[in-house]
Amino acid sequence: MRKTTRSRLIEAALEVFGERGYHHATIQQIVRRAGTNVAAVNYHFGDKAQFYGEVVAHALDLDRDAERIDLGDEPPEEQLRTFVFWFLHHVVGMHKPSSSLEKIHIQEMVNPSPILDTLVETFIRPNHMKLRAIVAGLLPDDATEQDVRHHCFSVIGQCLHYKFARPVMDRLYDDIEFTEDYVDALAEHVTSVSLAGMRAVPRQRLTAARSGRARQS
Amino acid sequence: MRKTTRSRLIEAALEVFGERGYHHATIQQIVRRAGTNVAAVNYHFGDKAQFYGEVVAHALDLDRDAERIDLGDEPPEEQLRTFVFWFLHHVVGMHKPSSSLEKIHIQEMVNPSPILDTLVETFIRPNHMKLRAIVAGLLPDDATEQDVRHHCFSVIGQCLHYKFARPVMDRLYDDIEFTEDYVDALAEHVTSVSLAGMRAVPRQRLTAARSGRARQS
DNA sequence: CGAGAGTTCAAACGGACATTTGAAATATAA
DNA sequence: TTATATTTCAAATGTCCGTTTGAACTCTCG
Repeated sequence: MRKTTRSRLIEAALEVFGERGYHHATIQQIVRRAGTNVAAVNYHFGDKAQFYGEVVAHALDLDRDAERIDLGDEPPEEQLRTFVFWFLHHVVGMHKPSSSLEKIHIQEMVNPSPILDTLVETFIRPNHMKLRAIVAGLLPDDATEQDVRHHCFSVIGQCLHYKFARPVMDRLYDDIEFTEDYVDALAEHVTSVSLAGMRAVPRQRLTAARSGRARQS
Repeated sequence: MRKTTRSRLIEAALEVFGERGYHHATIQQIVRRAGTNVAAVNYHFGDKAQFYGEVVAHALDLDRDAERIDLGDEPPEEQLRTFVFWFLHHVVGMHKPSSSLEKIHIQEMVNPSPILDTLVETFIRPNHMKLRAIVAGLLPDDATEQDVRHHCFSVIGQCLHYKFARPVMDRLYDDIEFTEDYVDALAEHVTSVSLAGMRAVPRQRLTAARSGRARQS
């Protein structure tokens, strides 16, 4: 049986919203790709916002069924490596068609829509907590909450940069190609920097974090 | 003497384009803030695209006259620290009104307009080269071109994350406040992770590094 | 079959926005 | 002052969207 208009709409919207983001995606583009017309969206989903909501919900469902990263009981260093490889490949890698949710995740970071709240709770926070556990295992026992957070953000920040800064990177260097091997190398680099950074955290904190460096005037 | 309509337009546009980005900024918003009407933009600048071009050019001019970071002849560790503090404060700090250009820089990374080319050449590449020099001084002499780039990207990526991911961070943790002191602490963290990461690069590379050199000689 | 619900479609509507227009206001020059 | 050029303004125009409408089409079931 031919797929329903509704499901074709959702699939097309997943792609288009992932590529252009909620605001820049037009209903025209979606229905063209789905082989139907604009009124179908209104009929099936009400309006654009509700449509987007259902599309994201569907993507979250797909993700729930998809393969989970298995960190196993490896030493935390290896767990971090696994996590970074997984994250980088899903974020900047184009080899996987399964990353529609990641694309929407990125789009939502860039210009948030009301859906970001549920996206954080359902998708981002669980992944963040997984990373937190790994990082906490790598830091000294007496590491502060701030330390844990900041090292998490360092890991994620390094990875996401290869997504966000690509327009700039392509202009800075004309020989960058994001082959699968290159993404592997990037992942190894990020892992190594992050591990070194965490090992550098002193075990004994005698003084509260010093700060207040002279600011450039 | 009263400021000219033209200069009031440029100043207002600098703010609005910085806040909303080229696409989301409307001429209405700009002229309202400048205290004039929509036709003035067309009269003085032709259309929105040319207008934006002149606004960015003006911002670049302002920046050229603004204070430069002076890295002096400190040891490279301190130079990196200075650079990171400067970058983080200008990117995520709200205390400086002078960061309109940084705001536009960020906006252009998110959704590039044709102006990004000149922005990279005039603003981003010089700063990147400054960072490159510092990083190169911190890495072993036989570090590869890839190493230098990736460590630069690690530094910048960690910093920019606190800009891009803020909508998410605010939802993950409700107690984050970007006070000046907190940005100081972040800068210290990023510096420490980056330094540790670079020190971890092995001096002896047995495998020859293949692939490209920087485009810029 | 054939009535009614469910579904699709082309066309129209209305709002937001960039852009244009033509006239009024203001400055400049003679 | 008068004449000419420059600058400002309110209103109109055209385009792109999201949304609505009403009619046609299809499917189900008595």
